[in-house]
Amino acid sequence: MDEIKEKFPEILSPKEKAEEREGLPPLSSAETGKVITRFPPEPNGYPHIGHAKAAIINSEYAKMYGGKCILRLDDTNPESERMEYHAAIKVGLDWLGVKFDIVKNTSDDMELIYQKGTELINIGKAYVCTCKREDISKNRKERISCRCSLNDIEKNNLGWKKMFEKFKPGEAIVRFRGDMKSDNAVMRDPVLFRIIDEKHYTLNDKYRIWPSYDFAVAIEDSSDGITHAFRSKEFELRKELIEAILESLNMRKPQQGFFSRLEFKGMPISKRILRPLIEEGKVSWYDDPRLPTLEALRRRGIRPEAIKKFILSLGMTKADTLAPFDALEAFNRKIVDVDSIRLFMVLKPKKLFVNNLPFSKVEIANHPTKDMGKREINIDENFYISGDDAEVIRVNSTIRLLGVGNVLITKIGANIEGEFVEGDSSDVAKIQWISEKDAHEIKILVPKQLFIEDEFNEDSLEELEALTEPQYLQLKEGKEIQFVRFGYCRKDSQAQAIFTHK
RNA sequence: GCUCCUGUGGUGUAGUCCGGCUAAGCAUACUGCCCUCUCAAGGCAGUGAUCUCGGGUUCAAAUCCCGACGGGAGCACCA
Repeated sequence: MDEIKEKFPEILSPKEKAEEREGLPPLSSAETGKVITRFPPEPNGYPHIGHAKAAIINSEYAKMYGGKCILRLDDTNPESERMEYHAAIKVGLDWLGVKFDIVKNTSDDMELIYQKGTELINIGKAYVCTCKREDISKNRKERISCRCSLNDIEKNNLGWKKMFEKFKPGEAIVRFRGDMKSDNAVMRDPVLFRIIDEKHYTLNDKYRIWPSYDFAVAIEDSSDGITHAFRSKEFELRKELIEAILESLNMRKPQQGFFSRLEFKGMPISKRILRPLIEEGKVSWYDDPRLPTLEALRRRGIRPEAIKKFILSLGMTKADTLAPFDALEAFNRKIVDVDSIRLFMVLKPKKLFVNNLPFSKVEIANHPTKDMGKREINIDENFYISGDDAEVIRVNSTIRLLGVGNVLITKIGANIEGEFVEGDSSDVAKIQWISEKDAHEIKILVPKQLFIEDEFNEDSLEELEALTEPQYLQLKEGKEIQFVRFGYCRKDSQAQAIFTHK
C-alpha cells in the first residue's frame, strides 16, 4: 500500500464524487429549455400503472430541463381504438396531474405520413408487397426476400396508388427496405402501411391506409421535434428501425431511451388476462380496487403524488420491476396520513354496557397532530366494541374507551358489562368503540392480491360488515379516513368504504 | 430455436459507461427505544448484501473480458 502511495499517488486521489441526486438520472445530451419529450398511448384500453410510468418519466424529464412534453394519442389502428379509451386516458392523466404542453393525435398528420411514405417509395427504400401473410412471415424467419422487393419504383408507385382504392385489406402492404439478413428480426423489411377498412373513432372512413407503429412513431417523433423519447423496454429492438427510417428520409433523429415495464406482484396489467375476469364477473369492472388501473387506484385511495414518487424512486432501471404493492403503499401512507380524519369503526361488534357514566357526550379530535377540528359524539351506557378486542378482555381488567375514559369490566357473558372508573390512560388497553344508538352500518371492501402464483385468488376481495360513527355520513365521497387501529380507507359511498392499506 | 435486454440485503433501487473514495448509499420491511388517549404519522438506534455463479485481466473489480445459469422481451398487415 505504501509502495502504491509512493509510486502512483494520483490513483489514490479520488475522482469527482457523483452528487447524490434526486429523481431521474441526468440526460447525456440535453440542453436546458430545448428538451421535448412525449407520451404516445394508444387509445385501446384503460390507463394503468404502466401508462403512468411512461407518462411520468417523459413529463418529468421535460420539467427537469425546462422543456415541453407532448401527449400524442397514437390512433393508427381503427380496429382496436375507441373514443371511450381516448377519454379514459385523458381523465386518468388529468387525475395523475401530468401536464402536457401539446395534445395531439397521430392521425392529425396522416397527410405528412403519406407524403413520407411516398418519398420512401420514390427513393427505392420502400416497396409494395402483395405476398400472403404466411409467406411473409416464413420469409422473415428464413431471411429471404420476396419477388415484390425486386419491383421497380414505377411499379411500386402504381401499387401504392392501388392501395388507396382497389386493393382489399390484406392484399397489399408497403414494406421498408431493411435488411432481410439482419439478426434483428424487426429490420427484416417491416411493414410501413397496411389497409384497414374499419371506421376510425374520430375520422370515420377518411383514411383506409394506416401506418404501422414504427413508421408513425419515426415520422411523428421527428416532426414533432422530440429530442428524447422514453419507452418501455419491449420497444428496444425498434430503435434500430426507427433510426434507419429517419436516416433514409434525412430526418432528424431523437434520442431514444428505455425503461423496464412496471407491474405489481399478483396484479396483472394485460388486457388478455383482465378481460376474461371482467367477463366472468370475477372482478366488477376496470375500476375494481384490486386492479392496477388508474381508476382502480384512485378508488382505492391511492394519491397521484404517491404514484409519482413511487415511479421516480424506481429510476430508469431496465431490470424488470415486479414491485410488491406495499412499495407504493408506503409512499401513499405518508401523504394520506396528514389529512385523513380519524374515525372509530368496529368489526364483529360486541355489546358493552357501561354503568355510571358521568356524561352523555364526548368530544374527540379528528386528527392527533393536525388541527382538523373536533366532533361531538352522544353516548349512553350502550356501546359496541370490536369482537377481537372483546375476546381478550377479562373480568376485573380495565380497558380504556378512547376519548371516554376507563372501564372496569365486571361481567362477561353474551354481553359485556363494566363500570366507568377514574384513572389515567397509561398501561391500559386503549380501544375504539361505537355508540349503539347511532351506529352506522357500512361495508368495507378489502382488496387483496388478485393472483397468487398465477392462480386467480378467489379470496381477493374481502367484504367486512362494520359499524362506524354517524360522522361518516358527513364526509364527502372520496375522502380518506383512518379507522383507528384498523387502517386507511377511502369513502366510496354512504354505505361502503374501500380499504386502502394499513 | 434465433436475437436483444437484464441479474446488488426480505423487498424496490443507487453505484456499473470513466476499476480504487464504499466490504456498498437510499427507501421500504423488520426489531428496539422516544413521542402518543391509534397497532398511524414523526424522531432515534439496530439487524440485514463479499454485489447470481465460475473463470480471466489488474497492485486493485459490483464495476472490464469470457462462459454458465436465472428472469424478461422481440421474432404481427398490435402498439
